[in-house]
Amino acid sequence: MTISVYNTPFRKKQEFTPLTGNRVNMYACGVTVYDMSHIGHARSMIIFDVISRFIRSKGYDLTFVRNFTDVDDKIIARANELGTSYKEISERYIDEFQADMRTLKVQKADVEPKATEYMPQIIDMILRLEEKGFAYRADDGSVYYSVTKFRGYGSLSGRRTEEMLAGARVDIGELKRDPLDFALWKRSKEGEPWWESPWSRGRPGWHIECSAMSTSILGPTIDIHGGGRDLVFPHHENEIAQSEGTYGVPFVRYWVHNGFVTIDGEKMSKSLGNFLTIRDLVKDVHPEVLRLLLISQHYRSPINFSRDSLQASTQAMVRFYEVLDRVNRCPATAPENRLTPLTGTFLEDFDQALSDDFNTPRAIALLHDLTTVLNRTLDDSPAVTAADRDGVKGAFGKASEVLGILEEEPAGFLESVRRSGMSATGLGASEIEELISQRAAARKARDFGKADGIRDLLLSKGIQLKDTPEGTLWETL
RNA sequence: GGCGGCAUAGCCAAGUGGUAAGGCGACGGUCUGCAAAACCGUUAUUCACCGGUUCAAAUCCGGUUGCCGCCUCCA
Repeated sequence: MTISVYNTPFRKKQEFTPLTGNRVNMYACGVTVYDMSHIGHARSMIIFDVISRFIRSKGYDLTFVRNFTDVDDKIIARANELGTSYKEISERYIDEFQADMRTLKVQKADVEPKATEYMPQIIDMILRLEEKGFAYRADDGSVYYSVTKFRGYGSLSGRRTEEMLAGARVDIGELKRDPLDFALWKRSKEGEPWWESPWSRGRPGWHIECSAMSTSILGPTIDIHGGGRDLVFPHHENEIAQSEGTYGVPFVRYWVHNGFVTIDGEKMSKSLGNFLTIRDLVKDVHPEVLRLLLISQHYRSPINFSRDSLQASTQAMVRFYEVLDRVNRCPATAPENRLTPLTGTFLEDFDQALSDDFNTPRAIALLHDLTTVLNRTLDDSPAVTAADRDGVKGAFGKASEVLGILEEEPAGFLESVRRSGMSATGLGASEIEELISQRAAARKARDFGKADGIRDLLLSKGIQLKDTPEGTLWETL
């Protein structure tokens, strides 16, 4: 099944074919490291994580690059605020970011370049742009990109240069010729970090680093370039102008942009101050629940974060793990395979769903369908074959390989969900288990008053019992 | 103001020409000593509104209304 991808500049899905045989080059814009990452970053990282996992699972030879912007105005501002160096700030928040990604099971990219490690390449690219007449020097030693020199500027975002020029604001004190021109090289002020260059002691503008890192690692034309919707203009538009201006070949074949996480319907961002950090969230929420939540809506749509959506995702994860656990606990005494035909169908449908522009919501719906049909079969007769068990493992294993959920031992996951609610119950696991076995004994003796008394006692402490053919389970409410 | 996107049941949400996935919730049933869980069934003759194209439209085109994003740092 070939993959179709929604390509931003064309505003429609297109069949995906790599530029070179089986090789796929992908670049995703990473984060500017000046603060803790929030759930909006998590969404973007998880989406490109799933995309890269899926592309690999289809057998492509993928090289995935995700950068760090480790020098920029905000980092410098933060450093000054805290009386430290930009380097300390960026290194610290890169470490924090990496820790968050490990928690969220976001795989490391093949190359994770930092802007400051690519100064020669950045400077070289600006020199070439100068030679070709796309860049000009300002009086202060900064260098700007002349947007009107690049035909096709605005094609990604669907804007016309003339219209933008007409409506543009002009900042006082800027040394640009046109308001749309953007800095390739900025002369550093007193006390700011700088690098030696042909123009001035300064630092690169934000956009040039991605062009330089992308082309020097992956070549002048790459297959997939992605990032948040907010990067379409001007960031990605400027990257195109820079890279195509330098090399004269198409920069990116498929542009992929993800929608925002909103809170109460408003975009979450650092500047609005309405953001939830990943670190805070995973204190109470299992990382897989967070992953499921963030991929349960299509990547291009905005997703609203709420207590309700968190609750729904938790329930869904518990449902998946319970059926897995159920299959594990079933005796392997069935005379014939009943689950393997179901899991076989699932695998085909799952691939089809994700091949259609990475439709994770549909893939998750398929997991629900599979869960239902597995439960139904086991309700009918609670026995499996060894092949059934492997089939179920294979099906959920595929989901775990691609979506990065369901990677834990079912019993362990259910245990950790229980534990997250257990402090409120005032009981320990062993006490609960003891009460459950007392109840079982009472039921066996048909002393239902006592049995129900125990059940009510546990319920009053927030513990719900579930009697299954394979035994009694419990969960915290 | 310019550009772009979205509007599907009580809620969340798939679905880009062929007659409305999935989840949560609610209600009825099976199971159960009774419950819970699990399972079965019901819950949108209809996809913001108005026109148009078509044998056929939630899906395409035009218009209206509402919401959101970008245009300044932003995943």
